[in-house]
Amino acid sequence: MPLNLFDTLSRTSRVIAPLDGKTLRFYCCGPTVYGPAHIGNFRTFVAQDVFRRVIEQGGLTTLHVRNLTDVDDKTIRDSQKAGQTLTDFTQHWTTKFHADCAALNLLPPHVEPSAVAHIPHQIRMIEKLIEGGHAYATPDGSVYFKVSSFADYGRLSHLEDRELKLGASSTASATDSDEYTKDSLADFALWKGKKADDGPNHWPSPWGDGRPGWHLECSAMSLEYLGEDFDVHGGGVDLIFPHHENEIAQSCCATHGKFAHHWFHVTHLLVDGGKMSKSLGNLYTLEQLGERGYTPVEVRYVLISGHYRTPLSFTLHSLDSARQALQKLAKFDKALREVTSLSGVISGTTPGPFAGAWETLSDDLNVPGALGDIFGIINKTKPASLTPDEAKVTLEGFHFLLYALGLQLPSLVEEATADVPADIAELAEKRWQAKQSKDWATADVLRKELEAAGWIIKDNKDGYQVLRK
RNA sequence: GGCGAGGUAGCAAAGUGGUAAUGCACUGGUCUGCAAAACCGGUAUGCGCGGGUUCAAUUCCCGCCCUCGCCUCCA
Repeated sequence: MPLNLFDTLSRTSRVIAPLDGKTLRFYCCGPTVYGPAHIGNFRTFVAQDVFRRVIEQGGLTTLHVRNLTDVDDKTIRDSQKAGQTLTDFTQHWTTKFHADCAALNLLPPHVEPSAVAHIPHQIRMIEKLIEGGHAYATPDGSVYFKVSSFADYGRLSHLEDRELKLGASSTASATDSDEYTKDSLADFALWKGKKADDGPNHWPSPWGDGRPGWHLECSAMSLEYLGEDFDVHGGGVDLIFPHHENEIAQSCCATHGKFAHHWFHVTHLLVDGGKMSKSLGNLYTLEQLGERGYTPVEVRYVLISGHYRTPLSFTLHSLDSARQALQKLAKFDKALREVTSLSGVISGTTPGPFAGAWETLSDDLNVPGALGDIFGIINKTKPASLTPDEAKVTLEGFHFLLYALGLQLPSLVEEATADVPADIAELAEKRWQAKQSKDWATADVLRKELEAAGWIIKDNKDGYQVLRK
Protein backbone atom coordinates (compact mmCIF):
# COMPACT_ATOMS: atom_id res chain seq x y z
CA MET A 1 0.00 0.00 0.00
CA PRO A 2 1.63 3.26 -1.09
CA LEU A 3 1.91 6.07 1.40
CA ASN A 4 0.04 9.26 0.79
CA LEU A 5 1.66 12.25 2.42
CA PHE A 6 0.67 15.88 2.57
CA ASP A 7 3.08 18.18 0.77
CA THR A 8 3.45 21.70 2.10
CA LEU A 9 4.49 23.13 -1.24
CA SER A 10 1.54 21.94 -3.31
CA ARG A 11 -0.82 21.80 -0.30
CA THR A 12 -2.10 18.43 -1.39
CA SER A 13 -1.59 14.84 -0.41
CA ARG A 14 0.62 13.00 -2.84
CA VAL A 15 1.80 9.43 -3.20
CA ILE A 16 5.34 8.87 -2.02
CA ALA A 17 7.32 7.20 -4.78
CA PRO A 18 11.11 7.42 -5.18
CA LEU A 19 12.30 9.69 -7.99
CA ASP A 20 14.84 7.07 -9.01
CA GLY A 21 12.37 4.21 -8.66
CA LYS A 22 14.46 2.49 -5.99
CA THR A 23 15.46 4.50 -2.98
CA LEU A 24 13.45 7.12 -1.16
CA ARG A 25 15.89 9.88 -0.32
CA PHE A 26 14.97 12.29 2.42
CA TYR A 27 16.60 15.02 4.39
CA CYS A 28 15.61 16.15 7.86
CA CYS A 29 16.85 19.29 9.54
CA GLY A 30 18.54 18.02 12.66
CA PRO A 31 19.09 19.55 16.05
CA THR A 32 21.29 22.48 16.97
CA VAL A 33 23.48 20.84 19.57
CA TYR A 34 23.75 23.54 22.20
CA GLY A 35 21.58 22.04 24.93
CA PRO A 36 19.27 19.13 25.62
CA ALA A 37 16.62 18.51 23.00
CA HIS A 38 13.13 18.80 24.45
CA ILE A 39 10.20 16.56 23.67
CA GLY A 40 8.79 19.17 21.31
CA ASN A 41 11.89 18.74 19.18
CA PHE A 42 11.39 15.04 19.38
CA ARG A 43 7.83 15.22 18.14
CA THR A 44 9.30 16.09 14.77
CA PHE A 45 12.01 13.44 14.86
CA VAL A 46 9.57 10.78 16.00
CA ALA A 47 7.13 11.70 13.22
CA GLN A 48 9.99 11.41 10.72
CA ASP A 49 10.87 8.06 12.22
CA VAL A 50 7.33 6.77 11.74
CA PHE A 51 7.46 8.08 8.18
CA ARG A 52 10.64 6.14 7.51
CA ARG A 53 9.32 2.99 9.15
CA VAL A 54 6.11 3.08 7.14
CA ILE A 55 8.07 3.58 3.93
CA GLU A 56 10.35 0.67 4.73
CA GLN A 57 7.52 -1.58 5.88
CA GLY A 58 5.94 -0.79 2.54
CA GLY A 59 8.91 -2.41 0.84
CA LEU A 60 11.03 0.57 -0.23
CA THR A 61 14.58 1.28 0.77
CA THR A 62 15.42 4.69 2.19
CA LEU A 63 18.36 7.02 2.38
CA HIS A 64 17.79 9.15 5.42
CA VAL A 65 20.05 12.13 6.07
CA ARG A 66 19.75 14.24 9.18
CA ASN A 67 22.34 16.87 9.96
CA LEU A 68 23.81 18.16 13.17
CA THR A 69 23.99 21.93 13.40
CA ASP A 70 27.22 22.32 15.29
CA VAL A 71 28.13 25.82 14.24
CA ASP A 72 25.83 28.81 14.51
CA ASP A 73 25.22 31.82 16.75
CA LYS A 74 24.00 29.76 19.69
CA THR A 75 26.62 27.05 19.69
CA ILE A 76 29.36 29.63 19.43
CA ARG A 77 27.87 31.83 22.12
CA ASP A 78 27.16 29.05 24.59
CA SER A 79 30.40 27.17 24.09
CA GLN A 80 32.28 30.30 25.04
CA LYS A 81 30.02 30.84 28.00
CA ALA A 82 30.82 27.28 29.09
CA GLY A 83 34.51 27.87 28.59
CA GLN A 84 34.77 24.97 26.16
CA THR A 85 35.96 24.64 22.62
CA LEU A 86 33.14 24.54 20.10
CA THR A 87 33.99 20.93 19.30
CA ASP A 88 33.95 19.74 22.92
CA PHE A 89 30.77 21.64 23.60
CA THR A 90 28.82 20.35 20.62
CA GLN A 91 30.18 16.84 21.07
CA HIS A 92 28.76 16.74 24.57
CA TRP A 93 25.26 17.68 23.42
CA THR A 94 25.49 15.43 20.39
CA THR A 95 26.17 12.45 22.62
CA LYS A 96 23.21 13.39 24.75
CA PHE A 97 21.01 13.73 21.69
CA HIS A 98 21.99 10.31 20.43
CA ALA A 99 21.20 8.75 23.78
CA ASP A 100 17.72 10.29 23.72
CA CYS A 101 17.16 9.15 20.14
CA ALA A 102 18.10 5.60 21.06
CA ALA A 103 15.82 5.69 24.10
CA LEU A 104 12.95 6.83 21.91
CA ASN A 105 13.65 3.99 19.50
CA LEU A 106 14.46 6.26 16.57
CA LEU A 107 16.15 4.52 13.66
CA PRO A 108 19.53 6.21 13.19
CA PRO A 109 19.81 8.18 9.95
CA HIS A 110 22.02 6.59 7.31
CA VAL A 111 24.10 9.75 7.19
CA GLU A 112 24.37 12.32 9.95
CA PRO A 113 26.60 15.06 8.59
CA SER A 114 28.14 17.77 10.73
CA ALA A 115 27.90 21.34 9.50
CA VAL A 116 31.42 22.18 10.62
CA ALA A 117 32.78 19.27 8.64
CA HIS A 118 31.15 20.59 5.46
CA ILE A 119 32.36 24.16 5.39
CA PRO A 120 34.33 23.57 2.15
CA HIS A 121 31.12 22.34 0.50
CA GLN A 122 29.34 25.45 1.66
CA ILE A 123 32.08 27.69 0.33
CA ARG A 124 31.89 26.00 -3.08
CA MET A 125 28.19 26.59 -3.12
CA ILE A 126 28.60 30.26 -2.26
CA GLU A 127 31.10 30.64 -5.09
CA LYS A 128 28.58 29.22 -7.51
CA LEU A 129 25.91 31.58 -6.27
CA ILE A 130 28.17 34.58 -6.68
CA GLU A 131 29.14 33.46 -10.19
CA GLY A 132 25.49 33.17 -11.09
CA GLY A 133 24.70 36.64 -9.81
CA HIS A 134 22.64 35.36 -6.88
CA ALA A 135 24.92 36.51 -4.09
CA TYR A 136 27.25 39.34 -3.23
CA ALA A 137 30.04 39.99 -0.77
CA THR A 138 30.02 42.99 1.53
CA PRO A 139 32.94 44.99 2.95
CA ASP A 140 32.74 43.27 6.35
CA GLY A 141 33.62 39.92 4.78
CA SER A 142 30.08 38.57 4.68
CA VAL A 143 28.20 37.19 1.71
CA TYR A 144 24.47 37.60 1.23
CA PHE A 145 21.95 35.89 -0.97
CA LYS A 146 20.15 38.27 -3.27
CA VAL A 147 16.51 37.38 -2.79
CA SER A 148 15.36 39.48 -5.72
CA SER A 149 17.37 37.21 -8.04
CA PHE A 150 15.09 34.24 -7.38
CA ALA A 151 11.62 34.74 -8.79
CA ASP A 152 10.09 31.80 -6.95
CA TYR A 153 11.04 33.08 -3.53
CA GLY A 154 8.10 32.71 -1.14
CA ARG A 155 6.31 29.83 -2.83
CA LEU A 156 6.62 27.48 0.11
CA SER A 157 5.62 29.88 2.85
CA HIS A 158 3.28 31.98 0.72
CA LEU A 159 5.02 35.01 2.07
CA GLU A 160 5.57 36.64 -1.23
CA ASP A 161 5.18 40.27 -0.44
CA ARG A 162 8.22 40.70 1.72
CA GLU A 163 7.80 44.40 2.23
CA LEU A 164 4.42 44.07 3.89
CA LYS A 165 5.53 42.15 6.88
CA LEU A 166 8.84 43.81 7.49
CA GLY A 167 7.11 46.35 9.62
CA ALA A 168 5.32 43.66 11.58
CA SER A 169 8.35 41.89 12.90
CA SER A 170 9.54 43.00 16.27
CA THR A 171 13.08 41.88 15.66
CA ALA A 172 13.77 42.92 12.08
CA SER A 173 15.02 46.38 11.68
CA ALA A 174 16.90 48.19 9.01
CA THR A 175 19.35 49.35 11.63
CA ASP A 176 20.36 45.95 12.97
CA SER A 177 24.06 46.42 13.36
CA ASP A 178 24.65 42.92 12.09
CA GLU A 179 22.81 43.52 8.89
CA TYR A 180 23.32 47.08 7.85
CA THR A 181 25.48 46.17 4.94
CA LYS A 182 22.81 44.21 3.10
CA ASP A 183 21.40 45.54 -0.14
CA SER A 184 17.92 44.59 0.93
CA LEU A 185 16.48 43.70 4.27
CA ALA A 186 15.14 40.52 2.73
CA ASP A 187 18.58 39.21 1.83
CA PHE A 188 20.05 36.64 4.14
CA ALA A 189 23.58 35.65 5.09
CA LEU A 190 25.39 32.82 3.33
CA TRP A 191 28.69 33.61 5.00
CA LYS A 192 29.22 35.76 8.08
CA GLY A 193 32.41 37.73 8.42
CA LYS A 194 34.39 37.18 11.60
CA LYS A 195 33.40 39.21 14.62
CA ALA A 196 35.24 39.80 17.85
CA ASP A 197 32.85 37.82 20.02
CA ASP A 198 33.15 34.74 17.83
CA GLY A 199 36.39 33.95 19.62
CA PRO A 200 38.48 31.35 17.83
CA ASN A 201 35.49 30.09 15.88
CA HIS A 202 36.19 31.21 12.35
CA TRP A 203 37.29 29.55 9.15
CA PRO A 204 39.12 30.87 6.10
CA SER A 205 37.21 31.68 2.94
CA PRO A 206 37.73 33.68 -0.27
CA TRP A 207 35.92 36.56 1.47
CA GLY A 208 38.00 36.48 4.62
CA ASP A 209 37.70 34.58 7.85
CA GLY A 210 34.22 33.87 9.07
CA ARG A 211 31.63 31.17 9.41
CA PRO A 212 28.80 29.79 7.35
CA GLY A 213 25.25 31.05 7.51
CA TRP A 214 22.75 28.72 9.07
CA HIS A 215 20.51 28.16 6.07
CA LEU A 216 23.33 27.15 3.79
CA GLU A 217 24.40 24.16 5.87
CA CYS A 218 21.39 22.10 4.95
CA SER A 219 21.57 22.99 1.27
CA ALA A 220 25.22 21.98 1.04
CA MET A 221 24.81 18.74 2.94
CA SER A 222 21.67 17.61 1.16
CA LEU A 223 23.38 18.30 -2.17
CA GLU A 224 26.40 16.27 -1.10
CA TYR A 225 24.47 13.19 0.05
CA LEU A 226 21.20 13.30 -1.85
CA GLY A 227 21.94 15.22 -5.02
CA GLU A 228 20.32 18.16 -6.76
CA ASP A 229 16.93 16.50 -6.75
CA PHE A 230 15.67 14.31 -3.98
CA ASP A 231 12.36 13.05 -2.66
CA VAL A 232 11.40 14.51 0.68
CA HIS A 233 12.60 17.24 2.99
CA GLY A 234 11.22 17.48 6.49
CA GLY A 235 11.26 19.56 9.62
CA GLY A 236 9.13 21.45 12.10
CA VAL A 237 6.60 23.96 10.80
CA ASP A 238 8.60 26.82 12.20
CA LEU A 239 11.29 26.07 9.65
CA ILE A 240 9.05 26.74 6.68
CA PHE A 241 10.02 30.36 6.85
CA PRO A 242 12.68 31.44 6.56
CA HIS A 243 14.85 28.36 6.74
CA HIS A 244 13.30 26.14 4.10
CA GLU A 245 12.36 29.02 1.87
CA ASN A 246 16.00 30.06 1.90
CA GLU A 247 17.23 26.54 1.29
CA ILE A 248 15.09 26.34 -1.80
CA ALA A 249 16.42 29.64 -3.09
CA GLN A 250 20.07 28.75 -2.49
CA SER A 251 19.84 25.25 -3.85
CA CYS A 252 17.83 26.03 -6.94
CA CYS A 253 20.11 28.92 -7.83
CA ALA A 254 23.32 26.96 -7.23
CA THR A 255 22.31 23.83 -9.12
CA HIS A 256 20.13 22.82 -12.03
CA GLY A 257 17.93 20.70 -9.82
CA LYS A 258 14.59 21.36 -8.21
CA PHE A 259 15.86 20.47 -4.72
CA ALA A 260 13.27 18.63 -2.57
CA HIS A 261 10.19 17.43 -4.43
CA HIS A 262 8.01 17.00 -1.38
CA TRP A 263 7.89 18.96 1.87
CA PHE A 264 6.92 17.23 5.10
CA HIS A 265 6.29 19.54 8.04
CA VAL A 266 5.36 18.55 11.56
CA THR A 267 3.22 20.80 13.73
CA HIS A 268 4.31 21.84 17.18
CA LEU A 269 3.69 20.13 20.45
CA LEU A 270 1.74 22.41 22.75
CA VAL A 271 2.15 22.77 26.46
CA ASP A 272 0.10 25.17 28.58
CA GLY A 273 -1.75 26.01 25.39
CA GLY A 274 1.30 27.25 23.55
CA LYS A 275 4.56 26.27 21.96
CA MET A 276 7.18 24.50 23.98
CA SER A 277 10.43 26.32 23.58
CA LYS A 278 13.62 27.06 25.34
CA SER A 279 13.05 30.78 25.38
CA LEU A 280 9.68 30.38 27.11
CA GLY A 281 11.15 28.03 29.70
CA ASN A 282 8.25 25.59 29.46
CA LEU A 283 10.08 22.68 28.00
CA TYR A 284 10.34 19.09 29.13
CA THR A 285 13.28 16.88 28.36
CA LEU A 286 13.32 13.11 28.34
CA GLU A 287 15.54 13.23 31.39
CA GLN A 288 13.14 15.39 33.37
CA LEU A 289 10.25 13.11 32.56
CA GLY A 290 12.38 10.14 33.51
CA GLU A 291 12.89 11.69 36.92
CA ARG A 292 9.12 11.73 37.29
CA GLY A 293 9.01 8.04 36.51
CA TYR A 294 7.95 8.15 32.87
CA THR A 295 9.64 5.93 30.34
CA PRO A 296 10.76 6.85 26.82
CA VAL A 297 8.23 4.55 25.18
CA GLU A 298 5.47 6.33 27.07
CA VAL A 299 6.79 9.62 25.77
CA ARG A 300 6.97 8.23 22.26
CA TYR A 301 3.38 7.02 22.53
CA VAL A 302 2.19 10.47 23.53
CA LEU A 303 4.16 12.12 20.74
CA ILE A 304 2.56 9.95 18.07
CA SER A 305 -0.91 9.97 19.60
CA GLY A 306 -1.93 13.07 17.67
CA HIS A 307 -1.82 13.50 13.91
CA TYR A 308 1.45 15.14 12.86
CA ARG A 309 -0.31 18.08 11.23
CA THR A 310 -2.51 18.84 14.22
CA PRO A 311 -1.35 20.68 17.32
CA LEU A 312 -0.98 18.17 20.15
CA SER A 313 -1.53 19.09 23.78
CA PHE A 314 1.05 17.60 26.05
CA THR A 315 0.26 16.95 29.71
CA LEU A 316 1.58 14.61 32.35
CA HIS A 317 -1.86 13.04 32.36
CA SER A 318 -1.34 12.08 28.74
CA LEU A 319 1.71 10.11 29.85
CA ASP A 320 -0.36 8.25 32.44
CA SER A 321 -2.90 7.55 29.75
CA ALA A 322 -0.14 6.28 27.47
CA ARG A 323 1.11 3.96 30.19
CA GLN A 324 -2.28 2.28 30.49
CA ALA A 325 -2.69 2.04 26.74
CA LEU A 326 0.72 0.38 26.42
CA GLN A 327 -0.19 -2.07 29.16
CA LYS A 328 -3.27 -3.00 27.21
CA LEU A 329 -1.13 -3.65 24.12
CA ALA A 330 1.33 -5.69 26.17
CA LYS A 331 -1.45 -7.83 27.64
CA PHE A 332 -2.76 -8.59 24.18
CA ASP A 333 0.74 -9.53 23.08
CA LYS A 334 1.16 -11.84 26.04
CA ALA A 335 -2.19 -13.52 25.52
CA LEU A 336 -1.37 -14.23 21.88
CA ARG A 337 2.09 -15.56 22.71
CA GLU A 338 0.54 -18.00 25.15
CA VAL A 339 -1.60 -19.46 22.40
CA THR A 340 1.21 -19.65 19.84
CA SER A 341 4.06 -20.52 22.19
CA LEU A 342 6.13 -17.98 20.30
CA SER A 343 8.66 -15.88 22.15
CA GLY A 344 11.35 -13.37 21.41
CA VAL A 345 11.18 -10.82 18.63
CA ILE A 346 8.23 -11.27 16.31
CA SER A 347 8.76 -9.85 12.85
CA GLY A 348 5.60 -9.73 10.84
CA THR A 349 5.78 -9.07 7.14
CA THR A 350 2.10 -8.34 6.58
CA PRO A 351 -0.53 -6.58 8.70
CA GLY A 352 -2.86 -9.60 8.70
CA PRO A 353 -6.02 -8.79 10.66
CA PHE A 354 -4.66 -5.27 11.15
CA ALA A 355 -4.88 -4.42 7.46
CA GLY A 356 -7.36 -1.67 8.26
CA ALA A 357 -4.93 -0.01 10.63
CA TRP A 358 -2.16 -0.27 8.07
CA GLU A 359 -4.39 1.38 5.49
CA THR A 360 -5.20 4.17 7.91
CA LEU A 361 -1.53 4.67 8.62
CA SER A 362 -0.77 4.84 4.93
CA ASP A 363 -3.19 7.72 4.55
CA ASP A 364 -1.02 10.67 5.50
CA LEU A 365 0.48 8.86 8.50
CA ASN A 366 -2.73 8.83 10.47
CA VAL A 367 -1.25 7.33 13.62
CA PRO A 368 -4.11 8.16 16.01
CA GLY A 369 -6.57 6.67 13.56
CA ALA A 370 -4.43 3.56 13.21
CA LEU A 371 -4.14 3.20 16.97
CA GLY A 372 -7.91 3.38 17.18
CA ASP A 373 -8.16 0.62 14.58
CA ILE A 374 -5.64 -1.49 16.46
CA PHE A 375 -7.54 -1.21 19.73
CA GLY A 376 -10.74 -1.93 17.87
CA ILE A 377 -9.30 -5.26 16.65
CA ILE A 378 -7.89 -6.01 20.09
CA ASN A 379 -11.26 -5.46 21.70
CA LYS A 380 -12.89 -7.84 19.26
CA THR A 381 -10.25 -10.54 19.40
CA LYS A 382 -10.30 -13.24 22.05
CA PRO A 383 -6.81 -14.75 21.93
CA ALA A 384 -7.84 -17.83 23.91
CA SER A 385 -10.40 -18.77 21.29
CA LEU A 386 -7.93 -18.65 18.40
CA THR A 387 -6.11 -21.63 16.97
CA PRO A 388 -2.31 -21.43 17.22
CA ASP A 389 -2.15 -20.62 13.52
CA GLU A 390 -4.69 -17.85 13.78
CA ALA A 391 -2.94 -16.45 16.80
CA LYS A 392 0.36 -16.50 14.94
CA VAL A 393 -1.05 -14.51 12.03
CA THR A 394 -2.61 -12.06 14.45
CA LEU A 395 0.56 -11.72 16.48
CA GLU A 396 2.66 -11.12 13.38
CA GLY A 397 0.24 -8.55 12.05
CA PHE A 398 0.20 -6.87 15.44
CA HIS A 399 3.98 -6.64 15.46
CA PHE A 400 4.03 -5.43 11.88
CA LEU A 401 2.05 -2.40 13.07
CA LEU A 402 4.02 -2.00 16.30
CA TYR A 403 7.23 -1.89 14.30
CA ALA A 404 5.81 0.73 11.96
CA LEU A 405 4.90 2.87 14.95
CA GLY A 406 8.21 2.13 16.63
CA LEU A 407 6.53 0.98 19.82
CA GLN A 408 8.43 -1.48 21.94
CA LEU A 409 6.07 -3.06 24.41
CA PRO A 410 6.82 -2.58 28.08
CA SER A 411 6.90 -5.54 30.40
CA LEU A 412 3.63 -6.11 32.14
CA VAL A 413 3.25 -4.55 35.54
CA GLU A 414 2.61 -7.91 37.14
CA GLU A 415 5.93 -9.19 35.89
CA ALA A 416 7.92 -6.23 37.10
CA THR A 417 8.21 -7.37 40.70
CA ALA A 418 11.75 -8.54 40.94
CA ASP A 419 12.90 -7.09 44.22
CA VAL A 420 10.57 -6.80 47.17
CA PRO A 421 12.36 -5.40 50.23
CA ALA A 422 12.42 -7.64 53.28
CA ASP A 423 10.29 -5.36 55.45
CA ILE A 424 7.63 -5.14 52.76
CA ALA A 425 7.65 -8.89 52.30
CA GLU A 426 7.26 -9.32 56.05
CA LEU A 427 4.27 -6.97 56.18
CA ALA A 428 2.69 -8.77 53.27
CA GLU A 429 3.15 -12.12 54.96
CA LYS A 430 1.62 -10.83 58.19
CA ARG A 431 -1.36 -9.58 56.27
CA TRP A 432 -1.75 -12.92 54.56
CA GLN A 433 -1.74 -14.70 57.92
CA ALA A 434 -4.32 -12.24 59.27
CA LYS A 435 -6.42 -12.87 56.24
CA GLN A 436 -6.11 -16.63 56.65
CA SER A 437 -7.42 -16.31 60.20
CA LYS A 438 -10.23 -14.14 58.86
CA ASP A 439 -9.03 -11.15 60.83
CA TRP A 440 -10.23 -8.77 58.12
CA ALA A 441 -9.63 -5.62 60.14
CA THR A 442 -5.94 -6.34 60.69
CA ALA A 443 -5.49 -7.50 57.13
CA ASP A 444 -6.97 -4.28 55.77
CA VAL A 445 -4.83 -2.11 58.02
CA LEU A 446 -1.71 -3.90 56.85
CA ARG A 447 -2.78 -3.59 53.25
CA LYS A 448 -3.18 0.14 53.67
CA GLU A 449 0.27 0.36 55.19
CA LEU A 450 1.72 -1.46 52.23
CA GLU A 451 -0.10 0.83 49.87
CA ALA A 452 1.25 3.87 51.63
CA ALA A 453 4.72 2.42 51.14
CA GLY A 454 4.05 2.09 47.42
CA TRP A 455 3.12 -1.58 47.15
CA ILE A 456 -0.10 -3.28 46.30
CA ILE A 457 -1.30 -6.77 47.09
CA LYS A 458 -2.90 -9.02 44.57
CA ASP A 459 -4.58 -12.07 46.10
CA ASN A 460 -5.45 -15.28 44.42
CA LYS A 461 -6.75 -18.58 45.75
CA ASP A 462 -3.68 -20.03 47.39
CA GLY A 463 -1.40 -17.07 47.77
CA TYR A 464 -0.66 -13.49 46.95
CA GLN A 465 1.65 -11.25 44.97
CA VAL A 466 3.32 -8.05 46.07
CA LEU A 467 3.53 -5.50 43.29
CA ARG A 468 4.99 -2.08 42.94
CA LYS A 469 2.24 0.49 42.82
C1' G B 1 -1.72 43.75 9.20
C1' G B 2 -0.12 39.17 6.06
C1' C B 3 0.23 33.74 5.82
C1' G B 4 -1.01 29.06 8.01
C1' A B 5 -3.21 25.49 11.52
C1' G B 6 -7.02 24.30 14.95
C1' G B 7 -11.97 24.54 17.77
C1' U B 8 -15.56 16.91 18.45
C1' A B 9 -17.62 13.81 25.37
C1' G B 10 -14.29 15.17 32.17
C1' C B 11 -9.06 14.87 29.51
C1' A B 12 -6.74 13.43 24.85
C1' A B 13 -7.87 12.40 19.92
C1' A B 14 -9.79 10.01 14.91
C1' G B 15 -13.59 10.38 11.39
C1' U B 16 -17.82 10.95 8.03
C1' G B 17 -23.27 14.08 3.14
C1' G B 18 -27.23 9.82 6.26
C1' U B 19 -27.44 10.05 12.01
C1' A B 20 -20.24 10.00 16.23
C1' A B 21 -13.45 5.32 16.18
C1' U B 22 -10.08 4.81 20.00
C1' G B 23 -7.07 5.61 24.73
C1' C B 24 -7.44 7.53 29.69
C1' A B 25 -10.91 8.75 33.46
C1' C B 26 -15.73 7.50 35.32
C1' U B 27 -19.39 3.74 36.07
C1' G B 28 -22.56 -1.32 36.30
C1' G B 29 -21.67 -6.64 36.59
C1' U B 30 -18.69 -11.29 37.38
C1' C B 31 -14.87 -12.61 40.81
C1' U B 32 -13.35 -11.31 46.04
C1' G B 33 -14.48 -11.38 53.27
C1' C B 34 -13.84 -6.32 51.14
C1' A B 35 -10.46 -4.79 47.62
C1' A B 36 -6.82 -5.00 43.69
C1' A B 37 -6.05 -7.38 39.08
C1' A B 38 -8.62 -9.71 35.21
C1' C B 39 -12.88 -10.37 32.24
C1' C B 40 -17.92 -8.77 30.35
C1' G B 41 -20.89 -4.27 29.78
C1' G B 42 -22.35 1.22 30.03
C1' U B 43 -21.33 6.39 29.25
C1' A B 44 -21.48 12.56 23.27
C1' U B 45 -29.30 13.41 20.29
C1' G B 46 -23.76 15.88 19.86
C1' C B 47 -19.01 17.72 16.82
C1' G B 48 -17.22 26.88 18.46
C1' C B 49 -21.61 30.48 16.96
C1' G B 50 -25.19 32.24 13.14
C1' G B 51 -27.08 31.72 8.38
C1' G B 52 -27.39 28.92 3.54
C1' U B 53 -27.44 24.51 0.09
C1' U B 54 -29.68 19.48 0.61
C1' C B 55 -34.67 14.62 1.45
C1' A B 56 -30.52 14.69 5.03
C1' A B 57 -24.64 18.62 7.63
C1' U B 58 -20.71 17.69 12.76
C1' U B 59 -19.14 16.73 7.57
C1' C B 60 -20.29 21.36 1.73
C1' C B 61 -20.86 27.08 1.14
C1' C B 62 -20.95 32.17 3.43
C1' G B 63 -20.26 35.26 7.69
C1' C B 64 -18.59 35.66 12.73
C1' C B 65 -16.07 34.38 17.47
C1' C B 66 -12.00 32.04 20.02
C1' U B 67 -7.10 29.53 20.39
C1' C B 68 -2.26 28.53 18.51
C1' G B 69 2.01 28.99 15.10
C1' C B 70 5.10 31.79 11.51
C1' C B 71 6.30 36.83 9.52
C1' U B 72 14.72 36.68 9.08
C1' C B 73 18.80 32.11 11.87
C1' C B 74 12.91 28.28 17.15
C1' A B 75 11.44 21.05 15.79
